[in-house]
Order: sequence, then C-alpha cells, then structure tokens
Amino acid sequence: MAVVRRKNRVAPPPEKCPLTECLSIIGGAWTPNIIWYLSVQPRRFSELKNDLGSISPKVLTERLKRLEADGVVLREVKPTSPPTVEYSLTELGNELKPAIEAIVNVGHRLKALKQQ
Amino acid sequence: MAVVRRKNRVAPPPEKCPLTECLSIIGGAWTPNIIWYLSVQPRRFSELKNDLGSISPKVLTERLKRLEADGVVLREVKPTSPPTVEYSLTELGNELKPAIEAIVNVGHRLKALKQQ
DNA sequence: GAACTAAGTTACTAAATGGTAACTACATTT
DNA sequence: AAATGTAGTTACCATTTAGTAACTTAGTTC
Repeated sequence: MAVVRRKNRVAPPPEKCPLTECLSIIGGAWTPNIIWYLSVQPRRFSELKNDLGSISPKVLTERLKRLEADGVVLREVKPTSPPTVEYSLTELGNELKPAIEAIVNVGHRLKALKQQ
Repeated sequence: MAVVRRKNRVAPPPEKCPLTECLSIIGGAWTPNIIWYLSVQPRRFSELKNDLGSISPKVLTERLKRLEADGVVLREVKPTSPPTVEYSLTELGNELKPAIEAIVNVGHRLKALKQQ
C-alpha cells in the first residue's frame, strides 16, 4: 500500500497568531494564577504573595512588572504608612478573564475525567 | 494615615488547582499550536512540522509524546509504505478545545485593542 | 543509482527560567 | 527595644528548555 501524498494544507491560526499573542502575556510560571486572583479583587503585594503560597518575592515582582508593562495590571501606591501597593486588572486585563476561566473550567473537567 | 491591615483572604482556586492542572498539559512552547492544528483535523508528523513552520523535529516529537502520555493525543501508525503516523485528539483532547479557543479569542481582542 | 520522503533519534549548546538567601528602609505594634 | 509588616532588590546558582545539526532506516520516485 503506497503512501498517500496529501496536499491539503490547514490554514494557520491567522497572521501573527492570536494564540501566541495571548500566550505571550499569560505565559510564565504563576502568571495565570496572579491574574486569577486579581480578577477576584485588587490585591496588595504581600496579599498576592500569601495567596500564591510558595512564590518568591523576586518572581512575583517580575511577573507584576511585566503585566504592568503589558498594560494588563495597574499598580497604585496608596498613601498609607508604610506605603502599600495595590495591584488590579486594567480594562485590557479584564479581557483576559474569559481565557483564564476557560482554562479553569477545562481543568475541572480534566480532573473529573481522571477520577473515573 | 496608618496602614490598614486587611484580613480577608481570597479563597484559592480550589484544591489541586484546575488552572495548574490544565496548564501542565497545554504548557510548553508549541503545545497550544499543536493542539489547535489537531483540533481542525488529524495530522501526520511531517504535516504538523510543516504547519508549525520553524519547530524542530526534536521538539515536535517531545511534545507529541507528552501529549500522548497525557491521554490527549492518539498516535496511529498507518500501514502505508513507508509507514506514516497520524496524530489526532482523543476525547480528553477535545476537552481542551474550549480553552484553546478562548485563548485565541482573547488574542484577537488584544490585537484589536492594540491597534487603536 | 541518486535523491527524496517519512518519522523520527542523538549529541551538543545556548539561553531563559525559576529558585534561594540575604538584604534594604521605614513604620508600627508589642 | 525588639519584632513584625510593607514592598521590594540583589547576587548567585541549578535546572529546564529550546534550538542546531547531523544521522538513521527503509521504501519510492526519477
């Protein structure tokens, strides 16, 4: 039985791939988790650190800076003493919610299917 | 103005985090793209390699093996000559589609917003 | 018989990533 | 006065990750 040469191409996920575009923002350890927490409510640095459990301050700082640079997260210094810093999702950041939610939902389904 | 000690905790994304669960499967370079292509139709090794453009065969093999081990992808050797190998999504793999689609959709929105 | 296709494998390298631990400065609480 | 909380920073290290390039086996087309 000779090999069949298939010539059909699948159109690629269109130019400058939206998949890659979105993943370049939510990629990296902890990032989706951070966005998840911020989607619930604005959080302070130390609160996020606590929420996430074993993240190091170094990585948390890195992630927040990148998210801020990407326009996804807003950083606000509050005039308390000592000053506190509150992070929240920007409008652009809110756009990410559906993706995070979909991933969470699939995660639930995967867990359910695994347990059977 | 004294610092406000906030005591409320945000409930963590529930035990053994579904977010992390799902990301452990779709994480890693090229993985979401591979799933995207397979969600359109079953694809052969060389077809995927072509679809993805600049992926190396080493990485493609790695990704496919892991996806197969995770029960997300089915690998079938076809009795052609030379033998060809067809990859497709399993039922479990199909569960991932909504997440990939959501990411793609958000990617579109991000691109649209950026261009303004 | 040479070149090509299919589906990879292997050895090596470079870069990115994440983690650890210690440190800062200032203010408040005990 | 000491400890704690706030929001980080810095230097260093280990691991992971991805990429390159060359190679394999076997059949098939030119």
